[in-house]
Amino acid sequence: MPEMPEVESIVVGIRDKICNRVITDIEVKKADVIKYPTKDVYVKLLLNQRIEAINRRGKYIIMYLESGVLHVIHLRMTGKLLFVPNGEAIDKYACVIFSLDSGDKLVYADVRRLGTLDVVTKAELPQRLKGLYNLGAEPLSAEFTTAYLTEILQKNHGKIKPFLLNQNHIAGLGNIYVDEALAISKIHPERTADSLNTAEINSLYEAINRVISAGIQDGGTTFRDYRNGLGKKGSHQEHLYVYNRQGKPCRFCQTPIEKIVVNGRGTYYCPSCQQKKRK
DNA sequence: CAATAGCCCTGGTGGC
DNA sequence: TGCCACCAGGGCTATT
Repeated sequence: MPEMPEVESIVVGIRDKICNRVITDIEVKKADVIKYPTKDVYVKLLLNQRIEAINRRGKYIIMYLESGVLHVIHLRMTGKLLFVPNGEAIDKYACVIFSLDSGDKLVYADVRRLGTLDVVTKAELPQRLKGLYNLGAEPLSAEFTTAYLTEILQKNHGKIKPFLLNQNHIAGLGNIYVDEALAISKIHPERTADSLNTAEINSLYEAINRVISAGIQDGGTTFRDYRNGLGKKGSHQEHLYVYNRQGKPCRFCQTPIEKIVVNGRGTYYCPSCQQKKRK
């Protein structure tokens, strides 16, 4: 799915077009993406509401309605949130179509329907959306410091890759940007989190901020499904160091990139730059 | 607790 | 061309 840079690109792209618009109609074509409350209550809570703001936290999209309820969207693997100008074609995998008072539409589309739509009050959020409530620090934020990273790394005895994918540690990293950050900081994905020395932690910290920043600059990474809120592809796939590059030369040392499986996730790394044991 | 396997879904791809 | 196993950018839940 979209990781943090992709979700950021979506939110920034559609913000001006949907803020202060009123939702005048809601067509639910695939109700199973609505997780809470029931479909009918979900529709009732959003219908005729004005959208006051839209923000991102980690990989979550949060729409603020004038009644005070929050519409929380998570795209998971193949979800898309698309702004569709009046009269233009709607994605064939549309699940929920929101008509706006401008005549335009906001469409949630999702081939695999693993994504989720929830409407909650602020009071309900901690219980209903634990993943959102328990998110760790955002890369590039003031809260995300080397001290923060050091502290959480030292408490963790598992492998560094699943550690970085855990949203409770750092919010927004996914499979692509984790592999990229580890490649740039030259850390093997199966090293244990608490085995990193100070230089490696500093290097990893810089690499995380760098790959996320570059991803945002490039408008995200598109292999197949990802599109921003206006239907455009990202370009970061052209600048990847290891992800989806097995057999191709490492950009640092020309050694062929290898693909392995770490905790069930496809993982790309340079066997020369990213040694399991330090020399 | 922390770590890991299973599961939710569908469709594109590559091997035979 | 057809069939089929496998894989996919995520994260929740149950189990150990």
